[in-house]
Amino acid sequence: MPVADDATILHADLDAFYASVEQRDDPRLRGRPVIVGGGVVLAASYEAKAMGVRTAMSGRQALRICPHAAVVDPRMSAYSVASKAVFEVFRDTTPLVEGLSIDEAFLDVGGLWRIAGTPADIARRLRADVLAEVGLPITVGVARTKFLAKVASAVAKPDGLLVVPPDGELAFLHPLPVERLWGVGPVTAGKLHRHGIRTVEQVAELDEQGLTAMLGSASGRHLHALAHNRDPRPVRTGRRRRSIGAQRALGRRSRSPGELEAVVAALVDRVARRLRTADRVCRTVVLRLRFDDYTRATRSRSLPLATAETETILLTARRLLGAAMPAIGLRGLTLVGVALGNLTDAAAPAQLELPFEANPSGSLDAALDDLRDRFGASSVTRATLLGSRDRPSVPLLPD
DNA sequence: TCTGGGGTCCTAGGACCC
DNA sequence: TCTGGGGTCCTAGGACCC
Repeated sequence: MPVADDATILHADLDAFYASVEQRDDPRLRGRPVIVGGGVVLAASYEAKAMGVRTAMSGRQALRICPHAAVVDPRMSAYSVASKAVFEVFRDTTPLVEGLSIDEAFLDVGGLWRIAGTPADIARRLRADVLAEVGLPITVGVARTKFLAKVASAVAKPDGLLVVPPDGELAFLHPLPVERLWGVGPVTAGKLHRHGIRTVEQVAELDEQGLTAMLGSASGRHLHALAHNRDPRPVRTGRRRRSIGAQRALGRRSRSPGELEAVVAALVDRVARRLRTADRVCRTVVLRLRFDDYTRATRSRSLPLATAETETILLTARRLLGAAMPAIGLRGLTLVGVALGNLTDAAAPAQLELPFEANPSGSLDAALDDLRDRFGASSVTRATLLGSRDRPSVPLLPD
């Protein structure tokens, strides 16, 4: 019988995703180093990675160390189609799927033991199904927690499967370098290194106060928990996107205000379309800027009412750009972006009736918060606890 | 390693309200 | 009139992830 401490979380991660799709669709690319993207490397096949090519490396640099690589333009729509097909295989395996990005997801297979075999069996079959149905290699890590499953898949790459048994977790975790911890990037790793800390085991030897003093409250607590193998986060289905954005690199050439406005207008058009396609509205418009010294700045404005209209968003973005022009000044602008935040569903119903179990622990407020999250706080103008034959209705929001 | 395009979450100060 | 504690929202920046 599966019990709560079984290793039942899968982290499934497609290998060199964009490059693998290109190799799948063009047999001439198979077995060869492949680089997707020209200016910078968006993805590299394992043959290219073996030569030292890395994601986000400049194209020129990549070709210098790997001169025989095939360079192909990205085909985003092909990757999107492939991703959807893979996620269908995921959902055929279990309904408990939490997508992390276009090419990776967590799957909770607890409870499938009777009908589908052990988690290791399920993982093996998942890999075979993805290869057979979509034609792509995928690596799966299996463990008791999300964090360990993700580390396991990273260790098992490429085209691998690794199960971390519950009684072997610390033996697996402690020797790893701190960079393997989720949330440790160059800055945090640098801080830890300056204190002589290089392995997860060394992090685990620190108390939480020491760690939070070093890294800040949230980061310190997070790392303390991970190093002690505490990760209670469940696999969550149905997570919604919280922002939508688009950006454009401008190169080194300086641009006139008119050119800048045209770029912003094109970006707004793109994000507003995506917003409407997703049936959502935004309340915050963010203008992102990057300068030639790679410093960044953002300017944002929150609107009184949520919208998906290109006109309204464009007007706001233009004002932000105008207000930012003095700050931009003589510094070369190398990137401009527009992001829409505070997203909510566009189709807020005029009236919504929810089943509700009344209890004294404040869950009325929780129900209201849930409504505000779904439709936006300003959309929830009236709430009533409906009565029954022997209990009157009670208005919850005055006015 | 000189840099794309898409995201998430956290921090911190100030305004404002009770 | 001064002072306190607690909360939310907005804005800007920063670290991190794929």
